[in-house]
Amino acid sequence: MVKRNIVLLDIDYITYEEKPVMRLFGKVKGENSNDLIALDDSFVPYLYILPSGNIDKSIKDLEELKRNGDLEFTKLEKVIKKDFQVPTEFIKISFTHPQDVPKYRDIIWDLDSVKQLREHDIPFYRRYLIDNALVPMAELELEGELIDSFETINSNNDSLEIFKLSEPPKTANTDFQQFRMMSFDLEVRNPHGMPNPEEDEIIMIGIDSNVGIRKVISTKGDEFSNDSEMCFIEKVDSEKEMIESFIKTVKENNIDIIIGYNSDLFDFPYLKDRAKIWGIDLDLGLDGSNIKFIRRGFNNAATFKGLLHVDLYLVMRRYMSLDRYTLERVYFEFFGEEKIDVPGDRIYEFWDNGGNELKNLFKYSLDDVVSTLKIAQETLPLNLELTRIVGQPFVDVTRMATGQQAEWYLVRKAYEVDEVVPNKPNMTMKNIKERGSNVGGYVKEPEIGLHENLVQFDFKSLYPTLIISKNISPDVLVKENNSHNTKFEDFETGYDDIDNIKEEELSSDMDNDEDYYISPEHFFKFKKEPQGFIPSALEDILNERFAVKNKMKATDNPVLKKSLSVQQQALKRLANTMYGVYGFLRFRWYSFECAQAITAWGRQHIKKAMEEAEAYGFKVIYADTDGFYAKYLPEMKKE
DNA sequence: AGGTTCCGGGG
DNA sequence: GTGTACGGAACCT
Repeated sequence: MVKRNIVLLDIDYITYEEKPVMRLFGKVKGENSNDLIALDDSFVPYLYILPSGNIDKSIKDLEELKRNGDLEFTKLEKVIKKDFQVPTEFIKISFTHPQDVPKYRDIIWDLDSVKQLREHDIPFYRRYLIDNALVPMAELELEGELIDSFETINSNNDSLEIFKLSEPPKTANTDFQQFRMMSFDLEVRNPHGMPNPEEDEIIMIGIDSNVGIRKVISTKGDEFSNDSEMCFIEKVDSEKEMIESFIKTVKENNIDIIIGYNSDLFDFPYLKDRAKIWGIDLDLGLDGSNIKFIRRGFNNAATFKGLLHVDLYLVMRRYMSLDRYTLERVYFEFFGEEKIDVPGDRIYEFWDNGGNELKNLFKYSLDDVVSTLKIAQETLPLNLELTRIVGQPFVDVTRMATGQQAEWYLVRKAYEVDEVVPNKPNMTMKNIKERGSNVGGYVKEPEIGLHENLVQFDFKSLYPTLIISKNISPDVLVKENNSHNTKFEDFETGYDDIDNIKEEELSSDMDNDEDYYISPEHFFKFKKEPQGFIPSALEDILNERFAVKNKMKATDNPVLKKSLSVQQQALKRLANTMYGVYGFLRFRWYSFECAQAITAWGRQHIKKAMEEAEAYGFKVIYADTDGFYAKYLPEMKKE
């Protein structure tokens, strides 16, 4: 029996002898930061079936399908799980292979005795992380034994350990970890418009890192060999050697995270195409595997097994709100300095002309990677914290929309409280039209002019607070099923209410019913007891944030303080995103009623606060959603 | 007005 | 890979 503590970098599964084997990619904690791939063949795919009537009838039907050879499964179990907090009997059906789930999904769903399938679209590796309470980028404890080799792992990396788990891994701690990071960037000689990998060679590969490597690999640069300012140039003889040197640099320095800017769409596809011309493999995977492009929505993510590739461009689009997200613009936003800029269509001229222009091109290439790394060091800590909170792989989290981060956090939470997660809603264009759009926060257009003596007022996390205090959650929403009231009519009447609403009605205390909180404008009813799933998850987040902030105050260690500060920011972001899960289509906890109730209560609160301020002699100049600016005019004060 | 297409970043 | 997705601006009809 061998034990290892590793930091879990990434996870996937492969098929071995027709069965799935999870692969945990990590680096061993301790002096020797060996890489390690842990294998676990004990985890089994499953989903839940909600019977439409008698559960035994459903089981009979499933067994019948199996006898006919139309369905294969390994196990049927009756289980009690909560569905919107109501204990409900489900059938848990287990399969041999994750692929059996999409394969047999439809045939099961088509059975008359089956009402719904649940948790049938949770990727296998995510299921594994959730069910074992594992957190990526944190420390795990492994028990098992070392083995010499395993199918699909063809690495010539001597320091790689292959580890076969004898029991499920455990989370050792979720403390801050250090990672070896490297940024890179290509420059291409493209005299005819955008670079074309069939013709246009790579002329420079810039590299910066937090492990002491900072250089530009290029086929030119001899002319600066006596220029001490230019000692970052690594001169090679061909593009082939340039690419080989890049690969060697990544491998030899044991890089955990490789960072580019728009590298999903430009640098890695280009590098792959050029490498192919020279017969070079981009085999940077921990298991010796090649780069792989994975379709993720409208992007093609460049990925390696166990080497984490972050495309900072995608991260920045979520990290801050800007009109443009060029590297120059983002860098300026952070550091207030302009970057060296060489227009893309003139790079070849600088290259061809040599001399001072070539020198500037080298500097530009280095500046690009230095800037990329600097921005990464500013932003990745937050994403690492989000990874540990959300509990899904780092590369996934850096590419996820914030709403998805919230959703996966909730999926994990649901597992912890024994809830079966809702399916993704299947909204058609027709539904959306019928539904109409939600009214947002209250906005009072600013009064034009220069104002003095302004006071600012805002609600601290208005929406999260409302979700908790009014228990806004689909599982405690009372749906009135009047037979004469179709869903469509409900929406219609809802809208009439908004248009004809009177101020008095708005401020009246409609939500003081004994058992329910009743939303203004639409009068949606939310039970006061029990606490809804989303409010409870949100409260956990806010409590956690409070605890982190207290730890922050208590420590004098600046490194710990910084890391805790990032942690509480991540929690704040997640809390603020939670409102979004109600309003966005395709999300599992989508609830238009909840989204409407939140903004309606929000409008009520801000208006009430404004009224009160005005009674004290403040004149509101501008208001938006959760706060306003007001000017003190004592003559306005009501006696 | 209401629908549909295009685009982001990169050289 | 227990896949197939974004959101706003610009441009149609």
